[in-house]
Amino acid sequence: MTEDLMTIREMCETYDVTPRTLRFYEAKELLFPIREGQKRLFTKRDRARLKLILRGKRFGFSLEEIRQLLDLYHVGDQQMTQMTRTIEIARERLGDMEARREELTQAIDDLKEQLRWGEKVIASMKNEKKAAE
Amino acid sequence: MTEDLMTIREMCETYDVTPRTLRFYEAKELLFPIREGQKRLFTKRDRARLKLILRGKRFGFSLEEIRQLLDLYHVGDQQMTQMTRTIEIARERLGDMEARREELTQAIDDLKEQLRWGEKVIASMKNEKKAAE
DNA sequence: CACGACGATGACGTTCACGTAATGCAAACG
DNA sequence: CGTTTGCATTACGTGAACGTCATCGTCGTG
Repeated sequence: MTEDLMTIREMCETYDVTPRTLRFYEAKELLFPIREGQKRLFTKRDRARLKLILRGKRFGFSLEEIRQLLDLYHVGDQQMTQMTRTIEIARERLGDMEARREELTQAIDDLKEQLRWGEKVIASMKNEKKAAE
Repeated sequence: MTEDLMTIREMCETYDVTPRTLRFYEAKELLFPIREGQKRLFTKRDRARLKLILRGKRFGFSLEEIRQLLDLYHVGDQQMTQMTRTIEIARERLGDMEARREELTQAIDDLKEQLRWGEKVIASMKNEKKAAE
């Protein structure tokens, strides 16, 4: 079962990444698996972080940017000395992401329009063909 | 004025990129500036494409993926031999992008919730301080 | 006409995000 | 008990996306 701890292999199969990737993320301080002897054991927290990492990557964030975002998501783990500052940063990020979504919506609408145009062309091609018969 | 043709320098200032980048995009067949002697002159079409390139990059698309998307946006420039196939690809892309937006919306909501939690903590900290006075 | 600004063309360098051996240890298995 | 299996570390390699440097051609201007 998932006793809250997963080996590197289990992680790889679950999230479709290579061992190299997980070790690399640890080296970059994005993940913090515990050690049983030499072996890495990944916790629930590591899995949550990995999901966010993979999501971040799909939106073109660099690993360094993702690391900073992860810190925002896990402030609860630490003292909240600079909580206020953290919240400021989070607000900025939120603004960025909402702007991004706007842009994405625009791109989607553009592509949709392009598609409609393309379908119109196809339709007219069919008509021509029919007329030629 | 903008006589529909811009030099490499004007392009750089307008879109905040380096000459190297524009030449690189040309080498990768993302842009097709015309030549006056040796010098490149960028057309309206190049500018439209560049905008899409920069937008694509902000969403983590590779230049190769962007090149394929650009072809979708500019099918009109060419013969439409494989128009039907092109439309299929466009539909897939559209699906991807809509899924992406869904995911982004989820990420935004997560961050918002995190923010509300943070603000609550801040508030309770203020209360504690007041109670201690 | 010398000269500096602008642009072109190589060619090599760099950063990021891993891939890919080569080698070693340690538990598990036949 | 030897061997396979799983994971570890170390180190060098790689593709993408440019940066940087050297060198060269060509205008326009004082």
